Amino acid sequence: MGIRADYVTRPREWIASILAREPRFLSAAQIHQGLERDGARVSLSTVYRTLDRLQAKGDITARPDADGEVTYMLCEPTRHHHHAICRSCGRVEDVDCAAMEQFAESLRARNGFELDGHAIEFFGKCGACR
Amino acid sequence: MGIRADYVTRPREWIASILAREPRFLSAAQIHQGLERDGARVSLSTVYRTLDRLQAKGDITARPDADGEVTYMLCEPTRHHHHAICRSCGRVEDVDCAAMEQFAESLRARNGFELDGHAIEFFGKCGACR
DNA sequence: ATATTTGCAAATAATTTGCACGTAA
DNA sequence: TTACGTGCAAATTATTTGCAAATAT
Repeated sequence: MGIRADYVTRPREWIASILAREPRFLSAAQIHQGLERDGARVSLSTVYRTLDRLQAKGDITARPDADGEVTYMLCEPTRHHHHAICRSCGRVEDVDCAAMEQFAESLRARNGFELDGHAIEFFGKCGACR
Repeated sequence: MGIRADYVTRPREWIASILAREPRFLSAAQIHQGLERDGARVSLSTVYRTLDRLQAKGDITARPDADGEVTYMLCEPTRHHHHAICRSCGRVEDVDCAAMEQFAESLRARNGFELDGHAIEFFGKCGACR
């Protein structure tokens, strides 16, 4: 069967607090370094296990960065939205998907975000697979 | 300095021919397996080195898959476009970005591609970094 | 009391590198 | 003939796992 219980432990609280205050995708190693800076001693394995669990619960979003290293961020997948990612600091801002055709406009207006690129992927079934 | 020359070798021809006939993202390991199936004996290191070189030349596009394993596909970054990726076979079809607001419509009409999801990321400078 | 979590050290898996030998130009 | 490429084995890096000790309930 699946998960049976969920104890509240210091490592988990510490990791959650790092994720809560960083609006950007962080690798397991970066989170581990953040913990050390805070004086919170947690093993890297525990960081990985905690991130896996948070992801399984749907509390965080994981995505491999350009080099393939997996990174994590607190992000509700509940409301469908997209991300605006700053090329210099990595800060992630949420963008709702209502007005797709004015995305550049609204991005600048709402978030002061100056757009200089984007990546889009559509998923589904191709003609051959339907 | 950068690259000084570019010899035409059998390993490079074989790897290029696999990429040329597969309209999907393939990992280094998958390309290596494809080579073995063709009876072409090339070391995995050479596969990696060749892919790095092709990427540096801008001939192929690399992207980490969901597990962080890096995958590669022949893809001109010259004309700006996006990708439609089949969830069952992985086939990639190009999608131009003219009519963003009708993407679902046009996708089905043009490519017989039944859309069931997408991922979008915007890049630029956030308010703090400008 | 006991199920769950943790740390540590060892195991994996993907990717990179050093170097002696092979090959294209 | 010489700069460039390749294979192989070893190194590196990210991540996972086994297990005994610690902790939350």
